[in-house]
Amino acid sequence: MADNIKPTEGELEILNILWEKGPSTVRTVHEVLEKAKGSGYTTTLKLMQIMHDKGLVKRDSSSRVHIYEAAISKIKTQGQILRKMVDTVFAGNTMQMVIQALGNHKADPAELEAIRKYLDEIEKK
Amino acid sequence: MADNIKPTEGELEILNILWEKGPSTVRTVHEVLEKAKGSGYTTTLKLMQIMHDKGLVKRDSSSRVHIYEAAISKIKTQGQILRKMVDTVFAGNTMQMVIQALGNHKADPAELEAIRKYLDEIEKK
DNA sequence: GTCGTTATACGAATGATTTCGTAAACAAAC
DNA sequence: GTTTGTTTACGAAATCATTCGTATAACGAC
Repeated sequence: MADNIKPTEGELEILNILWEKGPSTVRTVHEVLEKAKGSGYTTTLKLMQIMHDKGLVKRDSSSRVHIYEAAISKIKTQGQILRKMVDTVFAGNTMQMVIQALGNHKADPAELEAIRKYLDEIEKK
Repeated sequence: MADNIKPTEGELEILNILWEKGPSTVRTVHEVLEKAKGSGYTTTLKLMQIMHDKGLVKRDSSSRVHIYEAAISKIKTQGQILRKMVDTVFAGNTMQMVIQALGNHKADPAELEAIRKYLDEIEKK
């Protein structure tokens, strides 16, 4: 499973929908995408078929209406993309990236507190 | 200047080199890239010309050997890519992304301390 | 000047991603 | 059974990124 997952932009949009909604039909996914960016039904279908070929999604084709499901974990995929981004954009410097993320984002006190708690946890180990 | 900058993978590699080395010739950039991935001289040249067309780099062509320089700021570009990544991969949830980044990365005490200080600063404002 | 070297310019091939038109399969309604 | 609508399958066009071959121009050494 040590795959080099690299979903494209469009594939990621679909994965996000599947992660959120769980196993879904093409139509369900398409309806979200149509609202978001007005793409056509067959476009979504084709993308999902390609994703199936690549192993990014599983599908149950026992009935006429196929049910698609994400085949890769959200956390793992996020982690992989994140790590790559840090490498290519921040020269591997995670801390610099975190600082900048915190700087851009207007965090409210609760969020800051959550991070502090998390830092404590890391430190304990 | 509120551009929708979106350097490709290859363009980003070149930008990183230019940010690090400052204004450089194609040859200089090429030599780094050749070591890193064995690409050819004209490949680098073409990419840099495209980047010039797109406005990603400036160049001084007053002498035979053109001098290229990044036209977009490192911080700004990093911030833009980061924000987009958070949006598409983490559904806009910066905090979740930060937590995950900290979790993946084995931070040493000094780094943790730096973040705490930074959190304090944010809070003061 | 001519020759060899190094530079830029141009165009085209390749491959990946995204998009969609059209066909075929199927089911439900009539 | 025929029509209508929904679904999947197939293939091809359009776009973009990457790569490189070849042409052309400029410079320095001789």
